[in-house]
Amino acid sequence: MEKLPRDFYLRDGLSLARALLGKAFVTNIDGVLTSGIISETEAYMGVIDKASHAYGGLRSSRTETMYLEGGRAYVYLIYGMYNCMNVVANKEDVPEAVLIRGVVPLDGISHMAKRRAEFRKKTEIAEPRNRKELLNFSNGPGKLCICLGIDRSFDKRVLWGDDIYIADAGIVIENEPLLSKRVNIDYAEEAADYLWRFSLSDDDIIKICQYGGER
DNA sequence: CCCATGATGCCCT
DNA sequence: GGGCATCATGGGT
Repeated sequence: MEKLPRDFYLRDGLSLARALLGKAFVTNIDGVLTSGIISETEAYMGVIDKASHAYGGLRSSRTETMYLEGGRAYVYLIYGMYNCMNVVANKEDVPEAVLIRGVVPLDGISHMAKRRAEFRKKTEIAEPRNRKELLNFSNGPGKLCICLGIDRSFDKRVLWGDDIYIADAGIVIENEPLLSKRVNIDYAEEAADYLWRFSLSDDDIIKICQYGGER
């Protein structure tokens, strides 16, 4: 799989949010390779976007990452226990980012299941046995970080590294992505209504599930 | 399927 | 001190 080059990320957050759909998100941590196909994203458009951490040009130790050049990981803690993985977009000092909201598991599902079981120390997590379970397995920003082993130690890292990268898996997206409102940003006033959430069509997702199963 | 709720730590949206 | 770019669970429908 071909890692996406640095130039890929040097575009605005809305374009990048669309472009990342269907790409493979890969981590290779301590010899454990896990990956998933990006199925859902949200754009956060920085200074002008009331939902963005960088709204109004806010700079803090946390948001500093968003001001880096495109192609970095922006990872932060949410609700006290989950990490959110964002891809920094655009050129330096333009603080836009794309939240990865869902991936379809590709490689290393057994390792993902182990990580999820470890995270919530009670129940064992069974590997998905059908398409519905596969789609529910790593389909949220917190869950996919658990599955891929992403925590805040990855903040600011470039996304063409050895242990974290995004790659072109050769998957062809056939349909336009679905557009919808972003999730859980009620505080964002008019920005809460912008259709800045992008999802692969059901047909494309079904194809990707089969792709994963063929390996 | 839907909705309500608790867990939990950091950042100030 | 308020409130989060969330998830799992347990109930009802």
